[in-house]
Amino acid sequence: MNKNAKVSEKTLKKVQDAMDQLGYRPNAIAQSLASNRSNSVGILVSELHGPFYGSMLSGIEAELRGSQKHAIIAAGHSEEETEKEGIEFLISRRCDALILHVEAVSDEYLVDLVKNEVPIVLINRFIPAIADNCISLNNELGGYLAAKAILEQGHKEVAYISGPNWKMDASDRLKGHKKALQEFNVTYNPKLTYEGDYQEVGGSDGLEYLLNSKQPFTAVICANDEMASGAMTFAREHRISIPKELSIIGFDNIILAQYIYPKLTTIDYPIKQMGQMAARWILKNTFKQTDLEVKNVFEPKLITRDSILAH
Amino acid sequence: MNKNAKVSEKTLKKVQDAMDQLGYRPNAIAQSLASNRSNSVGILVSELHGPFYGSMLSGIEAELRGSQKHAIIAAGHSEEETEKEGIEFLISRRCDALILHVEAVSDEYLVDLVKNEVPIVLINRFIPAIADNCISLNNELGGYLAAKAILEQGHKEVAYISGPNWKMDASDRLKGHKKALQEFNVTYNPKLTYEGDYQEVGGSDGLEYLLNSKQPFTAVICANDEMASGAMTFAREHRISIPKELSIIGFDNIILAQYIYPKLTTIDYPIKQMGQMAARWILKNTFKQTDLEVKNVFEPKLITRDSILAH
DNA sequence: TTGTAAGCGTTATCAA
DNA sequence: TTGATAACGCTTACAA
Repeated sequence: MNKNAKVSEKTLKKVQDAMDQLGYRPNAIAQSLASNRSNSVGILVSELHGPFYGSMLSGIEAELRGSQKHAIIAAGHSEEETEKEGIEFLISRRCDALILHVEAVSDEYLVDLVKNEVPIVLINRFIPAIADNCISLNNELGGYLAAKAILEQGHKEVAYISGPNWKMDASDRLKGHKKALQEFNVTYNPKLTYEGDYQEVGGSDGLEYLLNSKQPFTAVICANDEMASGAMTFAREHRISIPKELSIIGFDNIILAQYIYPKLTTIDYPIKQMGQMAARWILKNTFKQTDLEVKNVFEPKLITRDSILAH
Repeated sequence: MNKNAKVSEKTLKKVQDAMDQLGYRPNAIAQSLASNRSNSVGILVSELHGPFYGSMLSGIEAELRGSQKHAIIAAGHSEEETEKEGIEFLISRRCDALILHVEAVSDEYLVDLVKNEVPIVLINRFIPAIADNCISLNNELGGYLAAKAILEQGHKEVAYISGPNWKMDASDRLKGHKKALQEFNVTYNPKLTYEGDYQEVGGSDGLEYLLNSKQPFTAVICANDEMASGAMTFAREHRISIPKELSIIGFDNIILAQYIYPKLTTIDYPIKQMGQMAARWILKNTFKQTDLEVKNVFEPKLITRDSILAH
């Protein structure tokens, strides 16, 4: 039945006929117990809602189901304890492998985890010691591209609304940002930088802070789309016309970016493909589908829309 | 260990000490095989991405995990075949129960399904024959509330952009809409109705169609937020000021509604709570947590923001 | 209150 | 190529 052993055509048919007649359905649980494979992969994300994780789950589920594996989900809410509990929960469920999108847990914890029995893939996080287990975006390049897009339009005074500095992706994006400034001979002005929270409120608070700083600027680069949206709202409420008086660029290219007005120019984060790739990593490494190609780091790219104007 | 049998304190302690010392972890799969319970519930949604399903999953996961059950996910993509396959898949995975958000599959199919072995809850769908298995929103009331909000502001000529007529929720919303018109002595004008697709494009196409119809109107009611957003974009591109020249109201209260400008007045769809309730239904009926209260139909309510003005 | 043993429905091994 | 049988790690019923 499982087409592994060598069976004659005749017996095969006999077996299949019998299956049909009896309405036989293999018991996946008994199979799991006997084979020591649950055929499930556990997925831990920060939040189940939100534009980002949905796309990721979507990519993972499609890839997994194509191979008859199932996805078990859990939320970590960006809190260390909850994330650890979630991981524990999934392991106790006997998942054959885990896909983790965790933020609060430490690098060391993850490095230890990888040494364990169950295979692990990390999404949106790069830890050199376990580089092969990481599927990540080149955030530095993304930060660079965003700044370049602004600088190429002639802006010389550009503000930056960053993500939380402790988050790796936020600091990488800022690093790329600075690199681009240097390349264009624009000196980086710390007074024109605000540390946001990756939420809408960080964007509005950020723009307010920047405006109050009395430093002139003609463009603001936001480390993600939600903050860009917040900044846009704040600008509108204060009668600053975008992009005429102020250019704005975001990061992530979440669906929202096309809905707001003006349509937001941003950096594309191919999260769905990365989810798919994480699933593929597992298919290859855990389920031995050796023919699959796996790519560990993805490149962001510029999506040009309407929120930037030449200066 | 499972604290069901009567065991003396002493033995209990002895057992737990032994567990700690040996680092014993029960094997969930063996438990499942022996007890004929997988402790999993399968969840089928149309799409994993999108603002709607994420909230729903979020509600379900939280409720389930509190009881040590896990959620297995699958996507149905609003296509009959895929939905059926998804259900098959989840059943073959031996889920103890299923939560379904399906659109393409017929009522009869679902009624038959409910007669089967595995317990089923339907979200966002009401089928009288299996009313107890349905967790749904009073869409008619929602349609009524939306229209009422507009009519109370003095609008007499109101256009309507509907969802696909074959979808139950769309026709219910329209029914409520008509009821409100009647109550306010406004005659329903079929020429001011457009059948959209619940997507952004349906909203822009819809507004274009309505404008071309040469029938005057001062407000447009959209059967969901995405279409409202599309209509708003179209209006802006054609220099129609919202809400000054045209009032718009949406439905669903997805996160987007707060992000767009002007902030969208809409009808709240408590999808997260409904997801939670679906999970609770299962906890109660399948896992015998009899103390839980279950509510089958939810009431929508008006969320007032900035897209409506008195006429 | 404690101990014992027969399943649960497969996979995998080995002999025929 | 086929058939028989011992795991897999639990739950549960029953005996002690």
